[in-house]
Amino acid sequence: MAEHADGPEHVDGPEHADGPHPGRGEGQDGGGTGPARRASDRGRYGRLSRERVLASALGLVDREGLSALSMRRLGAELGVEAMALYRYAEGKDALLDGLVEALHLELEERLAAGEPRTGRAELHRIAGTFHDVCLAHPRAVPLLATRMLAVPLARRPLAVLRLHERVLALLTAAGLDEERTVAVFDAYTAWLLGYVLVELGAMVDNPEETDPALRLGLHRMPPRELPLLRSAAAALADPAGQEGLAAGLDALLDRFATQGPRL
Amino acid sequence: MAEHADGPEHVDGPEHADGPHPGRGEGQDGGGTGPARRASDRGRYGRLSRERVLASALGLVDREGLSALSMRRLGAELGVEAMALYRYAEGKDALLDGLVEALHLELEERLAAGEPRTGRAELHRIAGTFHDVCLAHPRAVPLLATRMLAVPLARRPLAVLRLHERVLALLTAAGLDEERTVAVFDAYTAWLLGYVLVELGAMVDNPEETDPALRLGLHRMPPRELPLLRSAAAALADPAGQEGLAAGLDALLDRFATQGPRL
DNA sequence: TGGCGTATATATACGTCGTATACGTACACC
DNA sequence: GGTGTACGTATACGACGTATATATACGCCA
Repeated sequence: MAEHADGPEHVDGPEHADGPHPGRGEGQDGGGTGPARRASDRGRYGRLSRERVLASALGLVDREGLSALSMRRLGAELGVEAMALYRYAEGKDALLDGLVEALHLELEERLAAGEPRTGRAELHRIAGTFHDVCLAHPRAVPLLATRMLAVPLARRPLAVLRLHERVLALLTAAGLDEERTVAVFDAYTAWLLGYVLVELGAMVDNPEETDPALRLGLHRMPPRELPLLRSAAAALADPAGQEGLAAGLDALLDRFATQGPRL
Repeated sequence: MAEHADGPEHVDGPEHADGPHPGRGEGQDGGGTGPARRASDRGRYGRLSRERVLASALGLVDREGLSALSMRRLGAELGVEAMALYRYAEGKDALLDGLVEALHLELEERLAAGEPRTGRAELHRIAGTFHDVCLAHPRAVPLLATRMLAVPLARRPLAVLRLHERVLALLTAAGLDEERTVAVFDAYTAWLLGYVLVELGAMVDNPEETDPALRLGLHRMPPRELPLLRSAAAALADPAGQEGLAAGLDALLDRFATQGPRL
């Protein structure tokens, strides 16, 4: 179910397929002269590419969650056998890293679409845009945490490293020495990631429960203990959004970057 | 490979088994009167319990990482078939939540061992202890992020909810109104989680590489682009520790909790 | 002391997963 | 027009989570 609905159906040959099923037309098909597309002109017509694979994977995760992402399933999504994907990602883990990359590429796109600023304002713009990207792909966000812990710095996707570089450039341009730069960088990254995780965590709920008091299953909480949590739960359920992010960021920057006049 | 090497081989019967294999002695075993331990006196002798299961799971994750944790493997660790674990956790996901719980129980233990403080000092003590627990179980930390995003508030393990309650109590005791309380709570949680994730992320490396310049695989980084990252990488590799955590926390508290005199 | 209900652990089986390996097939280039 | 190579398929294997049915031992009441 759910058409993939994204690629332009552009194929280098005009033939428009013999049906929706990509699969079984096996063997010499009764002497038809038509070479009857095989092997490489597959992939729901048009060759595979890393971009197509990652885009499809991200779409699948967005629609059905991380646990729905398997090599076989993704292959099917692309009209291809699972093993075909191994040309474009070394394995499942690399594919997950690819998703992290895809998220950061989207971040770069969005940043390029807006107008750049300088110093602290640009840090805020990056943070806000990052926040937007995460909200656009909430089910992929856990990857930002898990892959971050699984992959050493230099093996992170290039787009991630470019983001790091970008932030470092802003900090050093503001006149911070290296020690300060690293301290602010860490705080910036930690706050961004933590904030997004907490915010998304608050949004997890049973979607077919409309009463906000029960959206998070409050009735399951021990009634006598946890009184504060119980009364605050509603407020915890819909979080602060961009303002909270910006406010905390300012607080941290004020604290950690006490040198550069522009920060 | 890799003996389990942990349980005391204490058995309540003196018979020393017919071999290392727990399994196959089927049916009426030829009229031996010895009841020849079966079923429930298994579990590397002594019954199973949720505590034992979780402790063993956490140990396994600590030693071999999250991907080594499977029902079968954990069962083997406990001298038991995989399905036996389903009495103590509804399934794999519940088991992972159990690990989150175990982490928080350890946190509670450590907190109980120290002397409690009040207000901001207690928030710092909790944060620092949380940090310690995470460093003690680095490979389990990703669970804090992923399960947080997977489980609605009220379904989180009780120990997690108790921690929430504890923090909320500190905030309201300091005189914050509910809105402020929730804002500070979110900021506190986000900072704690983000900081730990970033700090642990910096520690992931190839352990059999001693040259610190290469520990993170810096040689793989594009040489011309990313110059700042390259030069800062070493500093990014060993992070700030407790001081950075405390400093950021103070910054956030100063910003978000501008009411109570005790915060 | 004996018998039984219930908690406990096993045994078996199914479908899916990641992926190693071997094989086809079509395109680019001479 | 033939051929090397990049691309995708086919098949297979072992491990995984877990549903279901079964065997075993302990607590309790007589």
